Amino acid sequence: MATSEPKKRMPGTARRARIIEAALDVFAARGYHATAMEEIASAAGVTRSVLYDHFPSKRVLLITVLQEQNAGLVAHVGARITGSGSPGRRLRATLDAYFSFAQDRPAARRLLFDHTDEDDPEIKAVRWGIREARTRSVAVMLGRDLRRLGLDPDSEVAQAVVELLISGTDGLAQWWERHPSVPRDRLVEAAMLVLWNGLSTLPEPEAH
Amino acid sequence: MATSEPKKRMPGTARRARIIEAALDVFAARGYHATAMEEIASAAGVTRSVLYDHFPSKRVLLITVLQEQNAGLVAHVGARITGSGSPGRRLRATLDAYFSFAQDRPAARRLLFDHTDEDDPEIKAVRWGIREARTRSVAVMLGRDLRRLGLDPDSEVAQAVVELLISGTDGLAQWWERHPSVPRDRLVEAAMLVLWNGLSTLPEPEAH
DNA sequence: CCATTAACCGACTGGAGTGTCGGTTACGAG
DNA sequence: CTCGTAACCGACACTCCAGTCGGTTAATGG
Repeated sequence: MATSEPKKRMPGTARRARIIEAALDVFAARGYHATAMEEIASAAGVTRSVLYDHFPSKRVLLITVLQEQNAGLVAHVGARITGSGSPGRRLRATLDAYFSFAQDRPAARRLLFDHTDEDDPEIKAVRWGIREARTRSVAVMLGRDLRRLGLDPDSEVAQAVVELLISGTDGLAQWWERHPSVPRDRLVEAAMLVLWNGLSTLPEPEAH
Repeated sequence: MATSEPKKRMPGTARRARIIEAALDVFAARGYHATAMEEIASAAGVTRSVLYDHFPSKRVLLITVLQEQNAGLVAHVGARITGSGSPGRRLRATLDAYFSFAQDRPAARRLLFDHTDEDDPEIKAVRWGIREARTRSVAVMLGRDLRRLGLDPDSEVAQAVVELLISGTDGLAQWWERHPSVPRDRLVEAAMLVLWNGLSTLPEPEAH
């Protein structure tokens, strides 16, 4: 509201961007079926018909948002990962990057990760592709570590392990939404504690 | 279809049970908003109106199913957990119990863990309560281990760790749905590998 | 065999939401 | 200044679906 609302006409591309941003928020908040085009329209400062001047259908609008936000995630995480460093450091950096994304763009995180209700086959396919790519790239990143555990990074079990990592990390991010006071470092710490060290904390004398 | 379909009248309680089972399947498959009462009705071998003879609304039907299935989960897992045993054994037993539930009642797992699309406040409250209770009971179960890691089981960070555990485990179960050929033992193994030992696999010579 | 109960159904109402279409007007190019 | 493009809107057509109601008939206890 406080941000400039000249209430005037806007060039097509700018309006389109606004619509996408509004759609992101509403879809993330209500889910696909519960979202009415009207809500998106009014959040974008415009009438329903205008949405159809830019996107042919609700479905395509969602898919567009999905792909755009996923690109954003990839860029965000990719930008702050150095390919080098010790395995532990790399994992820590990745976790931090993901939590930082979750912090900056909570709606995008929700839309991309929280399981939603779309039964539409086309949407499902897009979601599946995104998820698949994500799992694959994490598996590549952890290739060395997986091998060290005796797992072929292409094997099914390795894939399962990666899926556990991702789901667990995002579960933590979800929890963070409900407890925003916790600083990011602590989250990273907690995640490393489980994923890197494990719960056993074996026979080690405490490193303190 | 093959199962007895005498097409005749049925005592109320039996019909009610059938409806709940049908509702479970359809809700789990399509999500809340995308589910039409008609689908549930026909899956239960009955007309829409009959649903309203048993439940006052779609919302209440979902809530009933949710609570019933959660009770089932608690019973299932609780039944095969021995309170005693080494911490590692207990964790392994719990994981195995959960995966066994996921195997026996995949629809129930999906309904309880996946969807987030219901905007209805009453449903959200019920879901939240279930989740809360689940987290709490897992935290209690892991109390000793958490303390060993230097975490107060009531602290926020401990809660976060538990949330990571649960989400990760369920993520693995989700993955399993798409790769059903993998035997359950292997899943448990993979989960233990990450959650118990951690990815570092430290300087240990392999314990074999 | 009869009567009462309760399981079952068909049809209707009202509301909500997607996608369409023709018209209106701001705005920038010439 | 004018004129055409493109951003914008209101209204409509159509579909789908939750919830209601009054009637029908199978089952059962007497």
